[in-house]
Amino acid sequence: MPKLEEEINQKKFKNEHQKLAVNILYTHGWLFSKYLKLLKKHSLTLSQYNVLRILRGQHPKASTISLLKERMLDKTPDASRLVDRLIEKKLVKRNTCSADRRRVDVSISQQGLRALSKLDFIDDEFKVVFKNLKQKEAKGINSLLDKLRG
Amino acid sequence: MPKLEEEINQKKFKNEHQKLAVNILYTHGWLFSKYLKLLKKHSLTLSQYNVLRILRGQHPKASTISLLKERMLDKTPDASRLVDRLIEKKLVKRNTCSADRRRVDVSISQQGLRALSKLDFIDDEFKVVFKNLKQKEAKGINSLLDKLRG
DNA sequence: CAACATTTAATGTTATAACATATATTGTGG
DNA sequence: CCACAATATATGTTATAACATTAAATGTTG
Repeated sequence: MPKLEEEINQKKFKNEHQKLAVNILYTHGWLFSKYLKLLKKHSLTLSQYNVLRILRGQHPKASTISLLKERMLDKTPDASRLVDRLIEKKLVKRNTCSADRRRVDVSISQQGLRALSKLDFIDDEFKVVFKNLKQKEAKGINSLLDKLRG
Repeated sequence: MPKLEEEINQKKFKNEHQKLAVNILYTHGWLFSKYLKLLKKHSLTLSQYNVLRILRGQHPKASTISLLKERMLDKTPDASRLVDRLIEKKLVKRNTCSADRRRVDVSISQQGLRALSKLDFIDDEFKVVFKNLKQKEAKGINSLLDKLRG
C-alpha cells in the first residue's frame, strides 16, 4: 500500500489529484508540528516567526501591515494583533507612517534580531528533517508545487 | 525569479530544502483557503469535514476518539470537542463502548452521510484547482511527499 | 487481588484564528 | 472642493487550537 494511504489508513483515492490535496494537508500537519516543537521553547508561534523573518528581510526598512499580510505564509487576516503581540514581547517596533497616516510602519527591533539569530539553527534542523530527499528531489517538489499554484 | 520567491518576495533561499519547508507551508495556506471557501457555505471547518470523511470511511463501523486523532490530517489534540460540535449539528452519534468503557464509539449519522454527499463535489472541484498539473506530475509530487516523510 | 502504571477521553484555560464591522485617512469624479 | 469611494488598519465577537491537567477504566505485577 502506498505510504499516505497507510498512514491515514484510507483504502484508495479517486485519483492522484485528490490524493495530492490530502497529501499536502497531511504533510503540512507533519511539518507544522516539527516547527511548533522547535519554536515552543522560545514562545513563538509559526506565524510570529514568519513575520519576524519577513521583517528581518526588510530590515532596516520598515514594512506595513498590508505588506505582512501579503507575504505571510498562512495569510491570516489578523496581522494587526499578531504585531501587537510581537510588540508586547519587544521584538518589533511600530510607528505611524508620516507620509500616509493610515499606514503603520513595522520594523524588527534589535532584540528581535537577536531572538531570530538564536533561531537560525532551525534552517539546519530541516536539513535533518528532510534527509530522505536529495537536493534534486527537493528541487523537483519545489518546481511542481510552484507549477501547481499556477 | 522562481515562482515562490516572487510570491513571497524573498530574495533567495539558502538551499532547496529550506525552500521546500516554506513552499509546503505556503502551498498549504493556498489550498486551505480554497477548502475554507468551499466549506463555509455548509458551516464546516476543514477538520470537521475530514473527521466526517474518516467516519464515513469506517461506516457502518464506529470509530474511537483515538482513531480519529491518529488519522486526522492536522492531528489536533482536541478531537473530543470537535466531535461534540459535530454531535450538536447532529452529524455524528456517540456511544460509550460496552467492551471498554473508557472508549467512546463515534459514528456518522444518516444526516451526516447526507451532508457529506452534498460535499462530494469538492473532490471534482480540486481537479479544477489542480488543473496545472498532469496526472503524472501529481503522482510525482505524491511519491516525493511520501518519501519526504520517510 | 491490591497498588500502581497505563490508556482513553474529557475538561479548564489561554491564545489565536476567522469573520464581520468600524474608524481613520486618502484618492477621485463631478 | 465636496461627496463618496477606496484603502489601511483596528476592534468586537465567536469558534477553535494548543497546552496542561483531571478523571475514569483497564492492565499489570508482585
